[in-house]
Amino acid sequence: MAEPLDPDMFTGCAPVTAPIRIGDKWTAKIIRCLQDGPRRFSELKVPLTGITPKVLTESLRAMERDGLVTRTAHPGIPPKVVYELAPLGHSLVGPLDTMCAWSRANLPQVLSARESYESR
Amino acid sequence: MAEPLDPDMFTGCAPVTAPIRIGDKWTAKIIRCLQDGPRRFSELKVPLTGITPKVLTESLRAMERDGLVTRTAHPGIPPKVVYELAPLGHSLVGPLDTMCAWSRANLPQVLSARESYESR
DNA sequence: CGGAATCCGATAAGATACTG
DNA sequence: CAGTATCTTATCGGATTCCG
Repeated sequence: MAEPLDPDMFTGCAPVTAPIRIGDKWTAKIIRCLQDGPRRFSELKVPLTGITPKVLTESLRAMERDGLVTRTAHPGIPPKVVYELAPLGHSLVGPLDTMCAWSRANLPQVLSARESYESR
Repeated sequence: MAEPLDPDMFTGCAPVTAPIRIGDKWTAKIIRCLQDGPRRFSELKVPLTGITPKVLTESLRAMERDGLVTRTAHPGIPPKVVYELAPLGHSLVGPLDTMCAWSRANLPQVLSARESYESR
């Protein structure tokens, strides 16, 4: 049988959601939007259906803060702001692909499991 | 330059947080706790420092609902309930390792990026 | 165009106490 | 032991409006 669980098995480990903000609703998608090159604020809003400018701004700020993206503003009228993956953000693309592949492969099973759980 | 983003690039894709509940605070950790074999409720509480029974119960129920874990109750006094990874949950261990490895490798960079962002 | 400011509702999560 | 019940708080995400 298995050893008892180490009480400290997570003490040094990163709480994936809070400190690094990958588990939230938008961060992963934003990274995927940026993986082929820099994008403007308005470009990002298109596939992120339903996101409000406020939430998009908040997400981008947090990612900038964590060194995942860079923000470059070209002054002028109209303003033009470009977001780009920093190297750190780019290194997340691989892991994200892994998760996404799992999701695509197993979502049907999750949904059917949920259904049979519900009917009971 | 990159193509314009496909407005439907996420329409079929699973919102990783909501439907499958991996991005939340505890699910990933619980899976790691169970990857070496079945565990009892009390065992799980040990490394999950700070979790309340309520939250642990909720998390486990959601995971059971989605077919990630199985719950087996052995009646008697004292009661004994064992949680175990279902095959679906076990298939998540690999992807989770990928994410965790990234976290361990890059957390320092994230933290320093945050510091230099703060001092400004 | 690319946000900022403000307000609001839903949900998650924590504290605490109690039970079969 | 393995939860439940109840309450309170914190956070998230959305709507709306306004600005340079």
